[in-house]
Amino acid sequence: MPIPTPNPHPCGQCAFYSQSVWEPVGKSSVAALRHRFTRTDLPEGQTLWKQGNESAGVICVSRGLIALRSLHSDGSSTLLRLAYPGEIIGIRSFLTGRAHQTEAKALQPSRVCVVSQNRANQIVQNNPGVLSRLAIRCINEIDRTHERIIAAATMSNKEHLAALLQRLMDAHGEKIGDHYRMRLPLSRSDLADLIGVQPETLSRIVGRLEKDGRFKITGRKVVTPIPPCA
Amino acid sequence: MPIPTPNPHPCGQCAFYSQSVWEPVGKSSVAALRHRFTRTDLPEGQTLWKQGNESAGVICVSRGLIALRSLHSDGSSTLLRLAYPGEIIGIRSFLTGRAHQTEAKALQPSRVCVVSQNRANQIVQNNPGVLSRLAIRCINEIDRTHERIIAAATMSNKEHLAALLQRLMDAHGEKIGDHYRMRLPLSRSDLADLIGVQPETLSRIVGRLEKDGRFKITGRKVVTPIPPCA
DNA sequence: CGTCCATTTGACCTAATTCAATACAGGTGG
DNA sequence: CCACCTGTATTGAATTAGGTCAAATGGACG
Repeated sequence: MPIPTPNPHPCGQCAFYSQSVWEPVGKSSVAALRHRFTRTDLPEGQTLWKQGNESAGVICVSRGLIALRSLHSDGSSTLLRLAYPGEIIGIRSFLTGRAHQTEAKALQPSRVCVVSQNRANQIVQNNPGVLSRLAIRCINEIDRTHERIIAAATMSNKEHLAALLQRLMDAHGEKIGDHYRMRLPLSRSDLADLIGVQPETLSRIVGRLEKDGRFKITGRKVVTPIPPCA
Repeated sequence: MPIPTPNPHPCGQCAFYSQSVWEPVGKSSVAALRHRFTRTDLPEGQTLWKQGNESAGVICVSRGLIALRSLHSDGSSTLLRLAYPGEIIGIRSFLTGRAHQTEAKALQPSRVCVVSQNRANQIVQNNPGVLSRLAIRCINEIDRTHERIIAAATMSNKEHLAALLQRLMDAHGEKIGDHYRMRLPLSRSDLADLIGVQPETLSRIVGRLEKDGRFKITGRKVVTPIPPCA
């Protein structure tokens, strides 16, 4: 029988292990990593941190979907990012030591893996490979926001919404016969935020997409009659 | 008389030295840093790199103003960032090894300091402090783009343009008696890009701001009659 | 079967887009 | 120094899209 590894890597069983920011952690630090590595399950709607909170460390989404929102002084808010499994959140506060500039909330039942602030700092200092992966994650976020700015500048809101729904369908949909179906993980206001219009306007754009036969949307049930690249 | 330092830090005389990404480079690597460190002066309008080019290394703006634009397949383009002295550009291509996703062009006579790709990679590997500063620069870019997305969502285009002009005035303006004056470093289309409208619309918004007496704009000459926080 | 909240609809108004025409600024060469 | 030329910027008019506020609908849930 195989001898059990005494200090298995805490991310070893994760589907995203090979891309994990902690993958480069050497044998000598794995024990330290395990020591303050916690998995937490979040019910839908649970807030992971609030705007203004101190960093809890490096947080990796393992399951589900996390929304990152910026709250404004007038009470409104803007959805800035959807974080999917394998992605890191809270990285800005971790690296700068600033308070969180967004709030994080689970849009679906989710699981996150947290490495606490102090411990993560130690490990990053002893494992340069980790920092270099964290930098790549930052660049991914820059890429995402640049794409969003470009999309806002070049696409009509209708195209923009269609593209967004298609992306969501790719991530959350399942094929049923000759069409795709999903439960929308977002409210109408969140959808409106993502394309940069008011909720009422979003409602009308949805109507236009339905009239074109590209999507059928009732409540949170969304159906696309034809596979995208048919 | 003082003994001349044999290997002075190439950024030692720079006004931004203490914040330089190369500041943490230890004595042993300073020689390597000097070896492929070049300063280049760019006339206004000169292109530093084109979209699709390979990374030339880590580039720091020393003087002037660099515009980073994304070119789209339909021939249009979007101004994504203005890079001021002390800022790093081309960091995404450097860290990922990808081709540039933007083009960089000098909007004013400028000077940049370049550390070539291979050399920079070596130095980063031997000086973890450098990577950590590069990561902070990435976070700065994330902050800037987030602010832009939030500004687009929360401000009217008129407020948005007023805020932009004010920022430009802070950076480029000089006080003349009871008003500020600057030569606008951007074309009308670039201004339009930055607030996300068509050039014709920008023209009309400028008209509205002038009617309110907040700015006086003729060609590239801009004047604000009253200091901002009077 | 109500109640409450999210969403949709309607009506009205304001702002932005589009396309075409005109005006202007900055540079060139006589 | 001025007239001209060229690309940039402004203006106009017509159209469309989006914002706003109020009212109605609909769904989820107790």
